[in-house]
Amino acid sequence: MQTTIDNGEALTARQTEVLDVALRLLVEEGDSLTMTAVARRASCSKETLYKWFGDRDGLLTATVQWQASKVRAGNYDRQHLDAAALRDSLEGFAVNWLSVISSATSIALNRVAVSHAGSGKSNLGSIVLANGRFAIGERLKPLLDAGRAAGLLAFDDAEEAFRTFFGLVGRDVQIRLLLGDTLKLSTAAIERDAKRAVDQFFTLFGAANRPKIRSL
Amino acid sequence: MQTTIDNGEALTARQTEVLDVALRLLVEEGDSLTMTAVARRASCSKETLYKWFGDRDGLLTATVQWQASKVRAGNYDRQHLDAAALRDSLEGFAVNWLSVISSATSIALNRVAVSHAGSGKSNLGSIVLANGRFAIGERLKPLLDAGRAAGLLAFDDAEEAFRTFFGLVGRDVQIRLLLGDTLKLSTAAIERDAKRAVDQFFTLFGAANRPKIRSL
DNA sequence: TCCGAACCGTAACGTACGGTACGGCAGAAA
DNA sequence: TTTCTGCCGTACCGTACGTTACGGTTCGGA
Repeated sequence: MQTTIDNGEALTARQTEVLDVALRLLVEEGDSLTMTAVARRASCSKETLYKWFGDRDGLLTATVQWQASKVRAGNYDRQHLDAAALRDSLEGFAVNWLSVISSATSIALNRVAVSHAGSGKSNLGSIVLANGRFAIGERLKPLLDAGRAAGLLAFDDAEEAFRTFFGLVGRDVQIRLLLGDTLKLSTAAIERDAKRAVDQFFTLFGAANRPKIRSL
Repeated sequence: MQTTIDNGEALTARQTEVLDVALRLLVEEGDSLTMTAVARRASCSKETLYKWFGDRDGLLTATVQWQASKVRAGNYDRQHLDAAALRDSLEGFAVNWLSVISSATSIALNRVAVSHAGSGKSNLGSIVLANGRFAIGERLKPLLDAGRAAGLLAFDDAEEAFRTFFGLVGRDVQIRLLLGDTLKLSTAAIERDAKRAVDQFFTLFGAANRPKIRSL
């Protein structure tokens, strides 16, 4: 993308090992993790940490990007798209997204990214945004477009349709978890929520059985 | 010492003046505001700050509660509830909520609450949650119940219906803003979004005999 | 065998900031 | 006037942590 020299693939095994430690520590202690703690836990010296990642922000940035590179899921592009396939794909997206945002890792990373976005001390916020909200948007919109092309969906703007889908799936989950609400989402609950969200989405944007949806 | 500022309004004018300064500083500098900065900007001594609020967390807590006490809006309870009145009320809620979460004050407060929820060093998260997400839920659910009683809405669980409404209104706005996305919401855009969300909500939860909602 | 690079462990430095102490001042009470 | 109270301004203390420095160890290659 920009700025950083090590764009992600210039990482040795030992370095990713260190980043995994940092990730685990970030989940445990949040933004209050110290360089000393990372070094001790990873059995490496602080000097090495600074040599590899520059400074604390560099370490955090590399950690976030490392996690993002692990999460990147495959795109859903089917050749044969009927109503059932579309529904399956949407439910897959919803399940995946709910699983991600309710995971301890995502919560910890989003928290530190939010705080750094406040202090303006790094661009963790935009990194998380690019690999979270916007990444899923870019992956989902082609599916929505294909659904419209197949006569299964009706909307004017894929971006707007996606934002509504995003709201129907996520609702209040992410903000509650980020603010420390103890909200347990079982896999059963996640699948139930995903189905409900997709049902609602089809009610709003399904093409087959509806009169014209009023455009914005 | 005593724990004065807990919940009641035992705040002198001078104290609220200090809290307003802290609030402004919190918006400007985020969680990195220092006691020294607050004291200097408020023209008071640090000793006074510690005497009044105990410690840094006490000051932040009092600041968040002070802001919450200013935002508390009136409940929407009408005697005469028809479709138009229900729609107006829902749109009012939506406009109000979008205005709040897109305000610089709310963003700053949510950011610091999120970071503290991560460090577990205070209960700012639950305070913000109680005065934000849950407060609006408790104010909106009676309206939804009334709408159902009047035969205008159909749902099983008011909580679930509210959460869907919450998602339709907020969508990705809050998380994007918290992560530093530069997302400008004009009042016109807010009103447009509110109308769209309410339209969609009626599509999902309107009672069987759908009223005419395309009139505007 | 020797050399240098990479890295570990730890000590040390500098600083920022939370928290405390203290002197001075203004105003109310007496 | 004196005295007491509450507060301002500022200097000060202790600590935590980012960052640097350095000695010691391992290991690959000449």
